[in-house]
Amino acid sequence: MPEPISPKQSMLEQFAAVAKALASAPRLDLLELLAQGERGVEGVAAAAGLSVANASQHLQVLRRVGLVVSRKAGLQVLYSLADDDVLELLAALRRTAERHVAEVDRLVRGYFHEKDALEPVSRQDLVRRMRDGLVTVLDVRPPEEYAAGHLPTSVNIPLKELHRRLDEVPEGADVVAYCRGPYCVLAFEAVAALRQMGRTARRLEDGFPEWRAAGLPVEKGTGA
Amino acid sequence: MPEPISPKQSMLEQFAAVAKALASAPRLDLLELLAQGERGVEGVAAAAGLSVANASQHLQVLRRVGLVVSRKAGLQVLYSLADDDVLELLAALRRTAERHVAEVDRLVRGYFHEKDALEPVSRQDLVRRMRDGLVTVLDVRPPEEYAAGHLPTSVNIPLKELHRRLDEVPEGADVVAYCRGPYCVLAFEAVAALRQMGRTARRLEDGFPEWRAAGLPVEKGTGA
DNA sequence: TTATTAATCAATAAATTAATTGAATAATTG
DNA sequence: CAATTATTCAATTAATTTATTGATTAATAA
Repeated sequence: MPEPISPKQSMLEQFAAVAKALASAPRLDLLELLAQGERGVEGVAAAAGLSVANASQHLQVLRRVGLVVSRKAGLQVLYSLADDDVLELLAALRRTAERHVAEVDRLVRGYFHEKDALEPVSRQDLVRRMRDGLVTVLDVRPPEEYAAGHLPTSVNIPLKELHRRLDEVPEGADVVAYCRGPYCVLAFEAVAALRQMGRTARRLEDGFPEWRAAGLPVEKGTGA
Repeated sequence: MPEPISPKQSMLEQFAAVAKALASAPRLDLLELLAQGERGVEGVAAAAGLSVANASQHLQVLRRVGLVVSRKAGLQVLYSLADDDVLELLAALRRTAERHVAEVDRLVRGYFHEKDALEPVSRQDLVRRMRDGLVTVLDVRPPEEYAAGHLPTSVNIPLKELHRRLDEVPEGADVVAYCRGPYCVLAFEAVAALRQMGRTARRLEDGFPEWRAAGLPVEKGTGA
């Protein structure tokens, strides 16, 4: 990198640095995880399938450009998203990719769409149906993420346990499942699985972080 | 890059690829130039200070991820932004950098702000003042970019010629200068220069591409 | 057909980035 | 104070990215 000269070049270098931090699949994965709530290095490393040292270095890259922040809590270093701007940036990135990259379109059509032929439920729709008590809200994320924050009245059954714990979903209930974000596979799989088991289920458009960022009510804890 | 396995990983790879295309100062520069309008390789190369071969390769990187499109016109290959999504993504990137990267803040305060102590004029403000005929709109971009599209009633005096052509700016006029975008240096410099010469001048918030994308009226030609 | 022009391609060297390993540090607990 | 735990640091290797150079292709004009 040659010494930046003009202020214009310096600015562009800074913008490029932010983009560079986003330019890695594992780091995007970490960002999605942190969007669920504050979490330690070991936690995200395990969830993302990275070694701890590797995750630590990726997190530092993200911190250096201000996309995430960290604080010490005893032995742990807890990382979290810097703020909701970052969610918007990620959403813009997804939107652009979705509209312009043929491969994304192929994946959406081929895999995601096939798993969920019906339209997802919008946030406003779900708010209405929750108010009228007409819906069972299902959070299919791992318990740590549920504990860090979830939709009010939601029940946490991680995807892996869905078959085993089907009895916790009232028969005949109208299920809306959600997870980490718009392309989080968990909710797709959950809806597919529930339908196969004869239940009525749909998917929430995008996930918990977007719900929270929209200023809708959120509950914490009840995860232990 | 290891073979992507899960659909989730594949999606993340695609998003990362888009971010990677943005992760280069020269490419961001090219995008800002193309945001002014369609342009050939040689044109953008010269404007960005790159060799033609280098610019060509960068443009192909951008095209591969769908951020720009190209068409042949005789001998030339004309590139342009894929669409206004891309402007939004760039804006989100700038916004995040502005809020989270200390160095950007430093540059904005130190260089850009110092050059323009007063608030910029908002688009809506300018629309109003144009309608009332109370303002001289000054486009300080190079003539090629002006020719490809500009604000109605605007006068094109490239920054470099501003001193020489000061007589074209009516004395006592209320000047609003604009250029390529929110951090385009040209308008900052123009406002500073005009004030030094005793004129009344302010800067339009962001630039021509944002004006056009907001659906406001645009003129073409008159550049030859 | 032969030049000419605009753009791309191919090959290279330098620089950066990514993941792994093992060592080092820092905060707590026994 | 020693041991434990969570994280970071440092060094390495492999892979990718960048800009440069010169050759090549494609479209037009002489």
